[in-house]
Amino acid sequence: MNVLIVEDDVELNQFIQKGLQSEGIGVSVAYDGIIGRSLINERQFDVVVLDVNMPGLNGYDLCRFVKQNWPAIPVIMLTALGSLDNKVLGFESGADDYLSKPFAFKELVFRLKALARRHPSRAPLPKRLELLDLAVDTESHQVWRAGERVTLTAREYALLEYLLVKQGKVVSRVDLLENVWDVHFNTNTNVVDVYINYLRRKIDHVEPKLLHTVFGVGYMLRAEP
Amino acid sequence: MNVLIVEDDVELNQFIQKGLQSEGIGVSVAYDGIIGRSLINERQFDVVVLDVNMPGLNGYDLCRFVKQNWPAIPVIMLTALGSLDNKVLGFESGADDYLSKPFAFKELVFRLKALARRHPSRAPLPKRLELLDLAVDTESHQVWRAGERVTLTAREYALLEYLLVKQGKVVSRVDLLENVWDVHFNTNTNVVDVYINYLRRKIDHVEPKLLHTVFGVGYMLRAEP
DNA sequence: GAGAGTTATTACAATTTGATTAGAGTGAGT
DNA sequence: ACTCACTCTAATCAAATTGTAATAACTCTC
Repeated sequence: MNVLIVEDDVELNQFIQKGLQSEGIGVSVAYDGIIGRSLINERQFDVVVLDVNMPGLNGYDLCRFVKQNWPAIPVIMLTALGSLDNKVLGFESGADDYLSKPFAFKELVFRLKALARRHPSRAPLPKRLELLDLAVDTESHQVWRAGERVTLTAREYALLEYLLVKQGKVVSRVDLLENVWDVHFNTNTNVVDVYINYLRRKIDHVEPKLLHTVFGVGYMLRAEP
Repeated sequence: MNVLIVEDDVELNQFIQKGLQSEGIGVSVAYDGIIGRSLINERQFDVVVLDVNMPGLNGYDLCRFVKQNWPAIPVIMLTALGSLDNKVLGFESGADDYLSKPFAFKELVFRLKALARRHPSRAPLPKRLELLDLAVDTESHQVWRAGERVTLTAREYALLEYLLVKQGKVVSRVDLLENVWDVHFNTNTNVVDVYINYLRRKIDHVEPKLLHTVFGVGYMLRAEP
């Protein structure tokens, strides 16, 4: 899941960001409405979280913008506690849900997941991904190969999960950079190659090999050699 | 006590929310039936308060849903004044109690407390929590490791208990901050790390280690290394 | 099979994250 | 008022992760 947080309170923004990341949720942040709007224009988010009071472009206006241009993307508004007028305004501007500060972090996570489920922009990940004797638990982020538990770093796991979702298909480096690294412009980096190498060491050191190179194109996870 | 309010009238919802909070009752709110349902799915409430007329999923249907899936959770329905048909429908859909708008706030609190008393929903902690040679008596707050009695401070104990209840699962720092410390928006603290360190000294200085760090995510109590 | 273009591997620097420690502040009990 | 245990902050140290860059190995085309 991919979430955008637009919130000018730096502390709160970081808190939400850290919390969601350790929940395994992809997070992009903006500290004002204008930057928020351009991010919404550029990328595909599953949910957008907006603070009401922001310099530049406030939450209501940004919410209206989202609803006009991407009506399918659900919006959660954050507002100061008990400002009733805000609440009404929020619903009028088309928000899908609401959270008064201060809120329990769990509350936010639940509502994010609920909204993402209600607007399934992409099929939800199955609990378990498998390929021969390679197995991945997408909730706990645990991985097994040939019966052995393997510990992966966050990046390694994200790479593996992405390849596994697209198993049997060739995935290009650019595709991986965009979707696993969130790099959206052209750099001449070889991170992908390096991490494929890391992954091979950890999960592909036994037969049969699952992670194949497709020369000149990219990589592919597949059972047959 | 933990109560869920599902009510689309923003003003009324807010009024109930504030009122219950000042009674020291934990409140979660939803402004439509669909969000309400997903909150019920994911959290444990002691009582659910439902409005009858709502967009998306109305009170009766949501009530039926609750009674089918969590028959132990009591439900109070809120309905427009004196509509007898509604009353009948409400009881048919399994509601435990009833309130016609407008109602006295005291009345709601009284009924909530009565229902919560009648249905002590939350499963009480077991008397004894264990993991290999680590044992905790949740009544006396006594702790043993490898046969030796260990004395913990209040905070250390709370942390250990929480981790033990969630044994085998990774628990994030934000989760611990919220549920063990009751701290909600503080990014710049490392109390959790410090107390994990205290705990390790006291209960994890022998093999096998039980308290594991999951890099970038949090901590976990688990028997296997 | 030579050469150009790709990919694999490795070492290392930068960054991020976690562990550890000392000590300031607080409050209960004496 | 004094002590003591407890809680938390802040600083420092240690470890893990993430990229970059350089070089080696490989693949394809001619």
